[in-house]
Amino acid sequence: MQELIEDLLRRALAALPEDVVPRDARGTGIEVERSRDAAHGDFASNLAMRLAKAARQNPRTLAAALIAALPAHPAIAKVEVAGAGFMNFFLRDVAYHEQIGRILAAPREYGRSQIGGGRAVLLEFVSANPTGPLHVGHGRHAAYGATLGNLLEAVGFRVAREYYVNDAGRQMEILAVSTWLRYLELCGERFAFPANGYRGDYIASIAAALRASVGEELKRAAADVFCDLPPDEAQGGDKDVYVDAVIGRARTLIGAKDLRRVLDFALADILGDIKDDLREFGVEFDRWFSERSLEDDGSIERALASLEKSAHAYRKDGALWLRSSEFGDEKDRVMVRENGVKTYFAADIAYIFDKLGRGFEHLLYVWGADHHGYIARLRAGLIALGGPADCFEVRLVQFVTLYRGGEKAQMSTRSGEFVTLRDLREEVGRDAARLFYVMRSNDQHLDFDLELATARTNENPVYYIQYAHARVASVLRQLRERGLRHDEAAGLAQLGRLVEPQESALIKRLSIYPQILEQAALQRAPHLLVHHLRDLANDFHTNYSAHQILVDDACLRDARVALARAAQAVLRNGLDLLGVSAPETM
RNA sequence: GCGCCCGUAGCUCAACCGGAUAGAGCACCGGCCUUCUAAGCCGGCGGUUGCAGGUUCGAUUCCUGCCGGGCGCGCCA
Repeated sequence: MQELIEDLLRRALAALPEDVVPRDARGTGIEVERSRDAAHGDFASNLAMRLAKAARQNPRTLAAALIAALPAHPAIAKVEVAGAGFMNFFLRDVAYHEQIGRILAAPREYGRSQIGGGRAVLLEFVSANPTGPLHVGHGRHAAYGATLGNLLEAVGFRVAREYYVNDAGRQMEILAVSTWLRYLELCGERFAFPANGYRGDYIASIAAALRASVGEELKRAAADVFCDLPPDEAQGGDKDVYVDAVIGRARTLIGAKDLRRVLDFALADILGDIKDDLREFGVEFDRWFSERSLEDDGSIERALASLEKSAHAYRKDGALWLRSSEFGDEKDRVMVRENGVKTYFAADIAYIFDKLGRGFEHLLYVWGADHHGYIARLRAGLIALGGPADCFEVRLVQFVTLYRGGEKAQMSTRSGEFVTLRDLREEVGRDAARLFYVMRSNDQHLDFDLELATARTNENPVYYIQYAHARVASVLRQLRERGLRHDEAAGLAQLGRLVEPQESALIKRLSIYPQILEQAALQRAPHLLVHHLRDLANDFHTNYSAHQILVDDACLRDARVALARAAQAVLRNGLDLLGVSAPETM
């Protein structure tokens, strides 16, 4: 529709004589947008105002001239000059009616498009360290990433969803030693737990499972573990130095191989939990990409070699650096430390190398807002590897603050007292959690009110939207119970009978759904879909309250049922994209 | 100190990447159930878009400077 009007305007402009609009003033692009206010028609263009200056004409006169030159079209009822020089287009209802037919013919396809052109996008999200269960912040990443993936697919991108598993590095060693120490406690040993160890209850559970699996094979005396170690934090020492010393001691006592066994045991447990958690949340990944695999299969070495070859990497002070400052980063970054240990950054670069090597044209990351300082350096890494800078995109997700009524719930991964995603799901349910997480713009802090999420009122958008869907289902049940049949073809043919203002508002709302999907996908803004579904539900409820659907007049009834079914179909279509269920009864 | 995000009704948030009279929900006030689900509908109240400049026919949106809040600035992960 928008394209049609743009085309008509283009032809009108071309038809204007040279003395009205000089040729060199016609460069302005043609913009047509939906009118916000029904009084301003269906679509509006600011073309006259944009041309006014160069053409040295009053915008309103210019608009009138353009309208006079506009070719007639059956879908357009009238065009008016308004305000400072807007041209407002009023459409005939028939222009919308065909949309209803389209919705009913293929409900699940409605709104889908091919603007993505099949471009291959690698969407990486959540990627939380497997050192403990997911918490409520990760839940927002999961909901946002999953919905974004659905939206991108809906508008024609090929999307691969990946979770980068940080299963290498020091954090993993701390996880291993934390598990081992809890295991020793279960074997009867007594000692002070390191300040920097993971203290959550889940560690003790894993330790118990470990003991059930290996018995006392890995037991060592606490006295042997803790003799001659530097002081921990509580003794005025450095907790990092201390925990590293404990790791070293563990390796000495049980051997690197068995420490790795403990690590893998804990990792498998936690990662399994994360996978279950996300699956139950309706969030699926195509691939769980292991960081460790990058080291094991030589990917990191290859990426580093490639960088050295192209002179984007250099050695200084015994370390290997990336010349990232040449690609927009504020300074160069270390990839291999003086002691020979590779940094996280080296692995991240190798991962990019791998992604590009697999043919992805666009790399989309969802990160926590606290990682924003990492964007410049990773983009620099990508450019150094030869990737086009504009294929790198990061969307930051701001923090979540939980409220229970007026109370704030705090979380911390180390204290073990955080609120997990699983806790949240159990309390408010999957539907409310999925929708609440994406209800706000991702770059807006989210206040998640647990009480609101379970409230069964208008205040709660989850129920409000679902209720509209269920109401249609209920009407359709009534229809059957009364022994009536719905003639869809007749209904579509009779859409002209839907002349009530509430009906036409609903019809128009349904017809802009494809544009909403496109916008939400391209702007990476799932919240636009939520707002639209809320507005759609509102239009439905309003119409439902104003006009009986199951009237005696069969023709009118068929038309109204067709409209109700179309509304239901679009609600379901949108809820599917959000990962929220569309119930038949409530 | 530098960088990123945010600041809109009493509260929580929108505003179609520069458009017209800045919109919803909650809260508050007043109406609507012998008719398809009242988890609903209708009406009312509520604004100097943090402040000051600038660009523009036109600014919540873009630029500059302040103020306030959040986050980040390691050969950490």
